[in-house]
Amino acid sequence: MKYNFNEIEAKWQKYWAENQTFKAENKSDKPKYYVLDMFPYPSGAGLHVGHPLGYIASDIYARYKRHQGFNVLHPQGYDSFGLPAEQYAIQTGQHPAITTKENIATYRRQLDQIGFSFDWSREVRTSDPKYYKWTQWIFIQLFESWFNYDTNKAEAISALIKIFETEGNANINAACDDDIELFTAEAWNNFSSKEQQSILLQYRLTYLAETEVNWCPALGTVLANDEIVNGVSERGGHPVVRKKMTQWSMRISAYAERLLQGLDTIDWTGSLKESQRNWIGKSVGASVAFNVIASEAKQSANNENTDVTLSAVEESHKIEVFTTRPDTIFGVSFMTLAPEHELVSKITTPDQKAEVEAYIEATAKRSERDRMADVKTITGAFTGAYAEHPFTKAPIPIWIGDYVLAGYGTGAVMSVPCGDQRDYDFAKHFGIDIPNIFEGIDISEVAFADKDKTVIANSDFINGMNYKKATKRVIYELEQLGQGEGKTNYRLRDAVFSRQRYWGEPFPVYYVNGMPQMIDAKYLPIELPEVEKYLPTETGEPPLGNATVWAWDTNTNQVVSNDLVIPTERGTRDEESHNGIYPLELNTMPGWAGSSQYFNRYMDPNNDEAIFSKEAIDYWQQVDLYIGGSEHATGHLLYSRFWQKFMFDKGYVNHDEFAKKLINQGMILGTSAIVYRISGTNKYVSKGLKGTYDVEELRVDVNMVNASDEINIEALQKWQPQFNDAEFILEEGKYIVGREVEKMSKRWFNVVNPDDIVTDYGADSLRLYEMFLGPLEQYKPWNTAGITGVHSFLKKLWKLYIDDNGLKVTDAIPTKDNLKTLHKTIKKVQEDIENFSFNTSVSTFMIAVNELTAQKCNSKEILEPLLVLISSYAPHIAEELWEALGNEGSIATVPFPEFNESHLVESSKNYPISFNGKMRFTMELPLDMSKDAIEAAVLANEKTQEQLQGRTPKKVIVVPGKIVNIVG
RNA sequence: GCUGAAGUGGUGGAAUUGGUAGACACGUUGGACUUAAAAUCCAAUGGACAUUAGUCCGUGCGGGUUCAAGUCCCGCCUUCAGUACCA
Repeated sequence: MKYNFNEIEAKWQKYWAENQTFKAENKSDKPKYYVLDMFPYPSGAGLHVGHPLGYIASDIYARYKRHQGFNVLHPQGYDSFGLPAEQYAIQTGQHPAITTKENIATYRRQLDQIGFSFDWSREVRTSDPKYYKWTQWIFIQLFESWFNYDTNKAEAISALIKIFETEGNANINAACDDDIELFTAEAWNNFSSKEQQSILLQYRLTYLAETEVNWCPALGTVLANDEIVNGVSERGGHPVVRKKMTQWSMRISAYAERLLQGLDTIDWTGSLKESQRNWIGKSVGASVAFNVIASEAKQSANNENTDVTLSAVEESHKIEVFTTRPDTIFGVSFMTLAPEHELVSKITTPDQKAEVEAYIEATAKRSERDRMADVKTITGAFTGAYAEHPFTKAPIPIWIGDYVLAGYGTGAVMSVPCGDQRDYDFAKHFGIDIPNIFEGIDISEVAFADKDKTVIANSDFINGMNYKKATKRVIYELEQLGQGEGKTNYRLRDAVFSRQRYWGEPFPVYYVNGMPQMIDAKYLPIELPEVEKYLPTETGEPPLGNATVWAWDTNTNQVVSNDLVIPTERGTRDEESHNGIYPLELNTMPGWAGSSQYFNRYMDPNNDEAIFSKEAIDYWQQVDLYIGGSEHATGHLLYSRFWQKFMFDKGYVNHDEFAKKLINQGMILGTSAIVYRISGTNKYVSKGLKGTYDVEELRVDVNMVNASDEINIEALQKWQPQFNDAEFILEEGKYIVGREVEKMSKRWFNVVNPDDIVTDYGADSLRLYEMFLGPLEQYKPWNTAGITGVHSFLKKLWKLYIDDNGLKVTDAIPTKDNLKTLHKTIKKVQEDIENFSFNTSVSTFMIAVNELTAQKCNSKEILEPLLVLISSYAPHIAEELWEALGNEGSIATVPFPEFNESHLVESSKNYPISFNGKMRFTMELPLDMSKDAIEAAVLANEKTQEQLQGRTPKKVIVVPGKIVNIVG
């Protein structure tokens, strides 16, 4: 009987589906284990061989854990809202739901044929109303919450209202908008309902605010910071501009500190934690207020004969800065404001006005991209105004410069040229003073920024102090003056949550008097309305503006036709005028909304009463192992941690981190094939001969190239007509292609489809080969040619059990060698899986099969447990042989074979004998010999004596079981 | 610039954490089987000299520690990834 993988694989995939072999129960006596993959976005192109890499690894681990006796949850689903389906709809008019459904069917077929042990009864789709009902529900929960810095957690908004009613907001330490105004309890109670609502919005964890957003005109939508790469949109590479819009935001900044602290409690990769730390960007320092000197302004004002009241206004100007180096405050010789800073126009003196305005205009013209690309050129302008040093009271010139960013900190810095290179360069360029405040440091060439080596000089009350002491003292003195305080700044911004798109979750929100109202959770889901076109409306509203049935009837609590409410700007109608029917929110939620709690929904995915039951979350707790790509470091993985912490605060989940351990799988790259066309001809020259010609490189389909880089010319001619009448210059009768490793992409013709691999070699070969390619975390090129190695391993494995006469396995008593091979393999494979080095265990299997074949092993006692080891990696062949051995049912639930050390223990070992560290020969010695006895035996040996030539060795080093080194 | 990871045969990659470097696989070469090809099997395969046994050199470069270094320490170089005027 031959190894007919296609037949075997189809048979067992059917068996697993029919018997629900991998269905996980929410109740079990077994310990639980939760293995999660990042669910895919079902794109129209389907899977290529790079996609399943992480899924194969997690599947091996999940299967291993089942063998270990765990109740394993290993679900899969689809992140099925998103832009490509919507753009396809714009182009073709086909509803995104249909596109999505078709794509999911393709994905499912492709996933199924690789033989994953997913529990498909728990599948989720983010675009399914039954699922996004709960995304909407979480949104409502966030709306009804605020963040209390005193308790460091989210609390109910109703509790906040109680505090407002009894004591106002003066004592509240909350995460809220910056420009909040203080009010008393009395004032609160006298506010109108609308005023109250608008104040509460400034505290809510999701809030509506006019914010400056990243607007992408080409995509017609706003983007979050993590969706922009190098100043252009991540998707499509379109330019992005800053624009003010009223948008929903998530107050993730409230959780900045907890998101940072939490990283220490989870077993995620170092680089991933590092990117999150950078993204959160905590910096500790002080905020300092510099008073703008009025006299200068007054003087210039007098010169212009303007009203004297101006001086009073000028006097109140303060420039607030954030610094991480309060200890260098005596080194300040100028201040720099971002050109966009609001004070610029107010403090600029008439003399400087023209210059400053010209500069602002010039910088405004530069795009974000130009500004980033060109950081070397130093530009700026003097405002003519001066600020007063808080301690020395000396006047400090105020400049503007585009090296100061409006979006970070306060958009203004105190410039210390001796301690910061950018300030130094700026000062040098404009001829500003560079006072030295560091003891024994030469600053004639560069600034000195080493905190740890700092000793302060020329600085009044902090002379001689180090960084730490000086910082503390300066902050204290600033506080005494009322001109500053210790402050921690975070780079993390609140996340914009509105998208001007169709294919996303609708908000459960309607508007009364312009104020957002939540729809009661019991009426969820609010389903996405039908629209005729998926583009924004003529008036520039989001696509939902095209919906005719998109108003909320508060009498019947359902979505109704919006005939009565003409959608216009928010807040233009009053309550009475349309009988309780109000406009619904026209934006939809961003892509990350649906993926921020899906891991918890898998625990109880069909629950219509709650996002998940208490029993389910109490049983499954959190994800034990999460495998996915590192590209989600500052997106999905940060937002999910944020929502999880919120869910924890609300008492819905038991852990404030959702995944204990996370592994980033690397990417599988393509190996493109290149042919060389001699310029201006239709002649193609083989790689080895191209040296003498002037050639153009053309990429061709990699699937036509064999393991020796030889292209199949017939296939090439069939592939594209331009090769039909081409001439080929061969070397040794072959056309050899060039190779280039790059991202797998249609445009390079280097995409390899797993369907083809499965047809030609089988799913087990695919699974083994993907693991065999190299360490999981690493980026590595795919080359189909190499798959023959693992494929012939499977054939050898088959032959170990079955030959032309049928089953070879007998009840023969295993030999010592058989047992040694088996137990060595058990040990190694177990270690490998637990260390996630799946690549080396494939080698281990190959060695085991080679050894057992050489030993002519046919003992069931050896070959049966061997199958269990292999079944995590190559489940189909393992099942088939398991059945051939006469077993009933699936191998998936059979216990992992027990390792028995005694089979590995040997009585003697070949010791390497080295002289001065250089190996000379080996010597067989019993393992139970003492160190001294070994030493004596080695010295007495003939060969040793030969090497020593009569000399006495200085030292003999014996490492039991390892080596004997004679030092002489 | 900063942060992180990594440099080992023609290629992908092993190396029990300081103990015989190059496991396993691809590729290449030679051989067996075959009319032939495919498939399969066997042998060789880091380099140089010797082709009988052997010797020397070899893990990016230069030092160091050690009886012993791919592994540890110091100083460089290169590549990849992330991030970037963050005050």
